[in-house]
Amino acid sequence: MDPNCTCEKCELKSLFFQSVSEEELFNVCNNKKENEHKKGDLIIAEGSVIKDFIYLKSGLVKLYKTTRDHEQILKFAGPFDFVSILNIFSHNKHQYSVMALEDSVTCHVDFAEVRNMVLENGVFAHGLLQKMGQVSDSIIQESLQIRRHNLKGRVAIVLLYFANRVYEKDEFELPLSRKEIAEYIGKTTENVIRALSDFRKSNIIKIFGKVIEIIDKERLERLSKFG
Amino acid sequence: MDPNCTCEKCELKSLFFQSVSEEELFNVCNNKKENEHKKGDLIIAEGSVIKDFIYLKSGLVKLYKTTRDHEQILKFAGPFDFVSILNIFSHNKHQYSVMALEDSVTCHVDFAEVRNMVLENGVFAHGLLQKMGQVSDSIIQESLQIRRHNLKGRVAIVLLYFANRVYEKDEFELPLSRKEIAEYIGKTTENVIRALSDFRKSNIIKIFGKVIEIIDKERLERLSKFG
DNA sequence: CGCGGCTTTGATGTTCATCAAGTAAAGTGG
DNA sequence: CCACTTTACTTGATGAACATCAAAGCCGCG
Repeated sequence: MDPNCTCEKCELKSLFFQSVSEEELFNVCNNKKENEHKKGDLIIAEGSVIKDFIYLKSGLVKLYKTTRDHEQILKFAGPFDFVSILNIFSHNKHQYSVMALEDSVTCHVDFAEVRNMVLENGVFAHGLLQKMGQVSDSIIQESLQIRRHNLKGRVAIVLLYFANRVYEKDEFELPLSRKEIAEYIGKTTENVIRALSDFRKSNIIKIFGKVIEIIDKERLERLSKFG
Repeated sequence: MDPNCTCEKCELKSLFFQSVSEEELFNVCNNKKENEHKKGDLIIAEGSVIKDFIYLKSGLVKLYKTTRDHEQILKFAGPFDFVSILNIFSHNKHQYSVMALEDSVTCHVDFAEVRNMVLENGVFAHGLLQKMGQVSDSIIQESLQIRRHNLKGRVAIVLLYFANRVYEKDEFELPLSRKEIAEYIGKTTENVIRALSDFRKSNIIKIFGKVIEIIDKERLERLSKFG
């Protein structure tokens, strides 16, 4: 094993574990590319040709789709997420764009190599099927959840998502603009701001620009369930 | 090959084609079960344990999720659709219910057998990855499309979907109640009815109970794009 | 034949989008 | 580094879209 290869330590390996031989891993490792992206960088452009299997090593990104006049955000993805997994076997072009919300590092493995591994390694293929099911299910379930709620409920869901799932703290800096929250929950920017102001006036949260502090989490959770 | 086995002629075979050996197909064929379902029958209950890989041979079904007070329809599926594919590798329980909207026939293959084929047959696994990507993408894209439109636009999309994609005729019997349309597009039953009445008054469609005749398809298409 | 669910229409109120206008923050070029 | 421009944020006012409530007719089914 090449001592310069860091794939041994990569989280990606957990997906490959028990399935990819040393030889295969070595091959992947020597042909992979790691890219660094600054906050705001476009990582994948919708409509571009799929060449690589792309994995997010660190950071935070948004998956979104651009239509005539505005953008719709599908999902936020963090480490361990296979950003391109949904389309890679069924389309030759990316169906969604991916942009870095925080400085991020992606790992790119040539798609042909991944396909070969699928064809030759059933355990690996099975792992991909599992992962793909998880990703698609999370998008679908979140979308249905959002749809069931009104403005305040939707904003509450977003705040709790970042507090609980991303930062695991009740005070955090929102990696999103108000506009991006709106694009995720399907409401207007103004009304997202109004909901946040409302939460502030009701002493549910404190707002310092992009920094949010959740004061009354119980109430926010009630809103996220019944609002 | 068992002469009683009809799998040779099954559309499922196209997925397996070039990949499943005669022996494997014979095995699948002898262990498969075919079920007939009347319109309105529950085929899969959300939360039930996944035992089979389920394929819709004929008919029409809805995939939906039940929440405290109402249902949300995810997708309508017809022949060639793998109704359980999204969850089968990532969950042990069904995440969505499936109900027959028309008399339908499903084919059930034991999941353990499908998994074995994935593990041992890379081409088969690759085919599943492709299919799964298509299914998840269709749900996501449709959901985003619906979200971009107002009431009338959404109803127009549904009518055109059944006219163009399901029945391939401009006069057809809606397999859905008004309530189900509402559950799919995320509006109330009353407003779905109002949109339909509006289309009728504007001479875009004719309504005979469940039977819809599209008179002015161009206008309906404009609504489905810009409404 | 009567009950319950589906359909339809109308009236009313709520939620939210849009428009407008101003402030704050962040990027840009001299 | 500062003036300048642009983009993000915020609040208010208004109207449109839509949910809710109510009532009545229709249909299928036990």
